[in-house]
Amino acid sequence: MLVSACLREAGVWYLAPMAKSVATDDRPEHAAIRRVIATIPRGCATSYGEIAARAGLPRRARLVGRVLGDAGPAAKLPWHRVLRSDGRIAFPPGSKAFREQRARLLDEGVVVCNGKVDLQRHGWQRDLDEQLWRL
DNA sequence: ACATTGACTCGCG
DNA sequence: GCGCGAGCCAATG
Repeated sequence: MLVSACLREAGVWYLAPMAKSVATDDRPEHAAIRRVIATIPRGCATSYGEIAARAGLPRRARLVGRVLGDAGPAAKLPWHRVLRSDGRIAFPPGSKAFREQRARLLDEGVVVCNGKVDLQRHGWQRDLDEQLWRL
């Protein structure tokens, strides 16, 4: 009698492959990053690095991109509000994703020139005080 | 097990 | 502005 058959008989299916995916996937850092992204206001934009920092993960900008990619459309995150630190769209110019992001930004009233957003203007202000003290 | 590859960023020349 | 290297690190081949 096969071991797998015995296990199945006992109502136990596939234990081994599972453990790792749970440990590897979706760690607390990922959730923290998604939470921060979800709070970016409409009409604003910010950088991967800024999100990482706000999520308590300085210098982890790449992880933000990864999490965003893993999340997919079902997550309903405002991924289009996330840009490189210099304001440029991170996708290759002209690509499907690039055009989609540009369109979504424009739709929110964010000015995009040559695939680039002026973060001085549309950046995510930390709070009203900083906004008032600027200049 | 090792090398490459990114939805990245920053400092230096 | 631009290239380079370093830091970043999980996924992929």
